[in-house]
Amino acid sequence: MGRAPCCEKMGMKRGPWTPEEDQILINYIHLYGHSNWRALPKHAGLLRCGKSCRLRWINYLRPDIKRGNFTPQEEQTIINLHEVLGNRWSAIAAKLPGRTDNEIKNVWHTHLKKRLNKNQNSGGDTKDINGINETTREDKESVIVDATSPQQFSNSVTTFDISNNNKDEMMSYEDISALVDESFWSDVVSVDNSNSNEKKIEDWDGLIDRNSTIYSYNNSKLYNDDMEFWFELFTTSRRIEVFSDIPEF
DNA sequence: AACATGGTCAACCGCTAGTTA
DNA sequence: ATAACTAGCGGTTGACCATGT
Repeated sequence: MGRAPCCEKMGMKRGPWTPEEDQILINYIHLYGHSNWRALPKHAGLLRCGKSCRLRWINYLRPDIKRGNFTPQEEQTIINLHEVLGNRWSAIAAKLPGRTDNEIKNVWHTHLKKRLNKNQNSGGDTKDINGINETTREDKESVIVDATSPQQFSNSVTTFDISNNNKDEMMSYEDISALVDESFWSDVVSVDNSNSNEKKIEDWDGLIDRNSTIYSYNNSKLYNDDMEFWFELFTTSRRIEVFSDIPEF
């Protein structure tokens, strides 16, 4: 495998993005999508490397980004998922709609890890970081499930009922991804240069077709990676006891 | 008021995996 | 089969800000 060539340093701007650059990137992606990040800055007229554009879009400009502090539930979800998935931030982020892997990583390193260490040092092994009694794995699991439902993604079937035996009414990992893939962003959004970024982003909420039938479950799909395995486990298992087999890390 | 320290978070770096020719 | 290339991921950095001394 060839080594990916580094971004051309010559003439490439680095550091914080300006509002003007943001607007250019947003407008371009609205119009043309982002099928080729490397070529994007050139076509859009940005003096940034494709990597930088991609990062800026994913971590900051994407319309479904949820700004603001993490809720206690979200924090607990991160902790629970981290216990299972480790430092797989993108996988954890996939379970927290509106949150980015970068953001979750930051929160983990700046808040949660410290709080956990503190709790452990103080012998608080029966409580979670929010001080909520954590008596069973079933309780813990319900927190993971609930965290996918609030705010933007409450518009579909994202409330995962682990007791629900009807897989046709549940979302697969791919289904969730489908909600936020590039075709979604590029297809449904029209450009309006007259408005501020924030306004436009707000307006995008709810554009997902709530009656969409894309949420069908594919029983025959294979487990492509661990993430899907765990997701499968979370969403289909009616027997919470299965988690008792998960080793503590 | 000035400086030191620590926390936060956006952005960058280097790597791997996947895709294409 | 393999080299070239891109996208995406996780680790790390550094600028900025708040707070403490």
